[in-house]
Amino acid sequence: MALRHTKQKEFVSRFLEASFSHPTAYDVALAAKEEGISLGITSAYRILNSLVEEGKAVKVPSVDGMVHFDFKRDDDKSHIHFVCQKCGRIFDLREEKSFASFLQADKRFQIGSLQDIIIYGICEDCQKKK
Amino acid sequence: MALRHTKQKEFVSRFLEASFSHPTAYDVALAAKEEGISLGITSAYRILNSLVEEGKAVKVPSVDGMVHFDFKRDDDKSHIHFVCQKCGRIFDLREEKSFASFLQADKRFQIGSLQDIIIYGICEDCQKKK
DNA sequence: GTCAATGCAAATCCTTTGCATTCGG
DNA sequence: CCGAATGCAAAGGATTTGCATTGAC
Repeated sequence: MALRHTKQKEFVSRFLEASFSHPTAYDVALAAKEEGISLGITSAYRILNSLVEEGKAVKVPSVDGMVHFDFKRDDDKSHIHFVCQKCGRIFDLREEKSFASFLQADKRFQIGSLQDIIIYGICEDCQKKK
Repeated sequence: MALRHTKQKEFVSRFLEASFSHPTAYDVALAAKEEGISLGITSAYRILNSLVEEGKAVKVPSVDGMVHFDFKRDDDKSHIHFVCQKCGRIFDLREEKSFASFLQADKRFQIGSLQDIIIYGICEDCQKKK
């Protein structure tokens, strides 16, 4: 019952690690096809969800009604997510120490990484549009 | 085109303000029926969404695939949300000053209240279950 | 050859929309 | 009355499941 290595799994891991745009399952499936790799939406979801279960990626539920995925990075490359409630874009906030100290203080709530902190608000561009 | 005052709107506002359990639209509709007030799921969504647009409530997208709602409270009663990635329960973190200072520091990202900060992790109970 | 992985179609679930009915002002 | 609000049924859209086929080992 050994896990099998497939083109699809390999592509999804590689693509997510190289991506900083928080893709959805559809984004990943589309990117695969553009690279000539067959990848159905079903398999995209299955592979992405298994990466989350393995702790290699995090889910970012957005106001657009879709779950976006983000590769989990080393502490020094980790970041807080900011989701704009108007345009739905997701920004990375490379963050100060105030959060880190909070994370370690409260043992009741186990937080994997800064990337599991999501702030919903209005981004700079959408503030201007008013 | 005056807005009309209805039993349904009145119930939803009152229920959400009194509730600290972050109900979904289904929870609200069910609670209405238990109190003998007719409230379809469609209207529950419509009323809750209008409360969000009016700035009286916030949406909390959860890992359970549903949007939960929370009444927006005064600053001194505001709080950060913690969503358990295993059981899906939502906890209120009544929070230190470290976050508040961060909120005011960065003008690029406009955050309505502490309640728009959502942290995803594993809650105490689920840590024990392992 | 085995059996895990894939991917299509269908199912499921949350949320929104269309539209006829109800009811507040 | 008027038209906004409700709520049913249906549509829409994201995600999952069933199952026959494919392909890794």
